[in-house]
Amino acid sequence: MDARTYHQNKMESLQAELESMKKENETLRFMLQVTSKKCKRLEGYLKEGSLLETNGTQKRPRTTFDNNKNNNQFPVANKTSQFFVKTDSKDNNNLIVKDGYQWRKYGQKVTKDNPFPRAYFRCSMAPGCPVKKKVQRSMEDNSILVATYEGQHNHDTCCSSGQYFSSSLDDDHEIIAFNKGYVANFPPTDNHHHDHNNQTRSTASTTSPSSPPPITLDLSLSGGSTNNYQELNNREIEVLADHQYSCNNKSINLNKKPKKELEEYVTSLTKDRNFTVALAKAVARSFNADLHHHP
DNA sequence: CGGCTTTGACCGGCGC
DNA sequence: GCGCCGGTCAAAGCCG
Repeated sequence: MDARTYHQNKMESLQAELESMKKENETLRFMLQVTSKKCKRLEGYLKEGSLLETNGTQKRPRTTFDNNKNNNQFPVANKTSQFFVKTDSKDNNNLIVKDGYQWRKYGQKVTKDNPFPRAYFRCSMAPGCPVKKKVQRSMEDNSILVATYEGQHNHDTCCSSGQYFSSSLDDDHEIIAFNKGYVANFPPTDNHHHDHNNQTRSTASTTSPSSPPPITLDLSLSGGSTNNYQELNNREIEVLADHQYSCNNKSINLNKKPKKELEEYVTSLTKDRNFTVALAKAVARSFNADLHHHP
């Protein structure tokens, strides 16, 4: 094989790789769009909740722990955040969640619907801090601690609890999900397959000491070229994001599917944690291979 | 000795 | 009104 053929082949393979990466980039960009849309919607719900609370005419909304009869309502106007923390601890009485704050335990109770005791904590980092925390082991999987935070800290910390979680958890603790501003189903049976949970898991896992270094992807909108996802209006994105599409039809031919089906397929892919993990690995491999070939 | 945990008692909301 | 239940209080004990 002469040098010219070799270089031509190499260029073709690189072009193919570039095309593949462009596609991956578009998929990731779409995921980002869907995520930010959901985030805005949640912020809207939170603002509504704040207005309701300041009116003073409403009763305090019941939380997940208040009564499970309400737990299918979404969203509920309160300032609760719920974290599901995986712990390897064998000690079922250990209800300590290391989240970077200092907590003072003021009570423990065994509740009706869960044989594991629930511990009540108050933030002791600043005097008069109104934040409370409840920690209880999940009934379905007792290796999971469910931590519910109520209120907002009245003192400065380096970051919000969710972010702090991701940077301060030790090897025994790993966030597998978190819900902010609304009441989620409890206990979570395999909740980490849901998209918003995946976001948190990935956040936590990228900062884990044992995980590979974070991959930086160019998610900026590429000028000039249009794509199907950019043409979607917000409502379409919402509909797509909310649509529970089966993840089992991954072998369809993308080129022959109508646009709508293609969009639904992409949405289903973006909801699939296995897909996103595999995608991230593939991108990382591409970068590594590229670096290896072109040091 | 101060700060924290433990734990039984108490309180208030809710349903019947 | 009564009982149930979740949330909180507070005294006692523990620990560094």
